[in-house]
Amino acid sequence: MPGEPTYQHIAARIRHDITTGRLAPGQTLPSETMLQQTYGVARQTARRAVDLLRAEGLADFERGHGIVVRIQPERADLALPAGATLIARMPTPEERDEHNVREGVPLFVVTLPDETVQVYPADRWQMRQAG
Amino acid sequence: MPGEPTYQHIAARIRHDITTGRLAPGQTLPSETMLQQTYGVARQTARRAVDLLRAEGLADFERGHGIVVRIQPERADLALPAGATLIARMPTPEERDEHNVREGVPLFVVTLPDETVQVYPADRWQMRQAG
DNA sequence: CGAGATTTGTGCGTATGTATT
DNA sequence: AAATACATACGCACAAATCTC
Repeated sequence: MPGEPTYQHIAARIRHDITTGRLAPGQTLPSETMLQQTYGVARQTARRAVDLLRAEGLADFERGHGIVVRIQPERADLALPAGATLIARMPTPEERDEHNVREGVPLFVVTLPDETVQVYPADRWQMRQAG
Repeated sequence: MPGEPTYQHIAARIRHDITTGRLAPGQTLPSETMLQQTYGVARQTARRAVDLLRAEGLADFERGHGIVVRIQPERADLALPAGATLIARMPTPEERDEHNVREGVPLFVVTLPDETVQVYPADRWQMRQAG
């Protein structure tokens, strides 16, 4: 088949259902087995589709349970100290474990003037500029 | 085998070589075939290891060529306007295409008081607080 | 310029282990 | 205890892009 790969096509359809609200946060998606049957693909292909959504922070695999639409937490305000710099990047597996963040969630990394580094999961914090 | 999965182990070794500078940005890594032979694993397993690094923004597959250590661009300073909020999240495939960002690169999303939204790839921008 | 080798991209099948229900 | 569902890992085949000669 020319054109878009199968797993991207499947991912796009599920993503659409999530972003339009047809699939609500916390809701269980069709299992890998169901996706296989629905789209007539191998399990690996169905899985790759959901893997894309996971890397975007939209869904999660829950072992023994199924695939669920991720519940997005509230973001608390974060103040950037004078002279500090802030970047965003993806965590290593160790950092994901340490800060309890799921796949597809970036980190805010704040570096203070004295080289001190602070890390904040980007799904629970936001920057707000007083004005 | 109990303990760490094989692909995570392989990824950790390569990641170490990258972060310590033994593998320099722009340098070509061993091909999938070489990784298979080196670690005695299936191609899929070697590939998953590199997939982890790609999701962290450290490496890239280049079709027909090989696997390369990603060159990290310089980050330009970004000023957050008064009353604006900034979040970081992963892009959709469409956004990756539109803003020309690779796998594993988050987006800065700035929302102004009038609801206007601006997007900045997080590998090319950073926030700096005057002081 | 072309032909072949190399290397990644996609897709399928199978087996076994582990966690949850 | 049994069924369900995801996690890891092996194998194979062919397509598409790149590189080398």
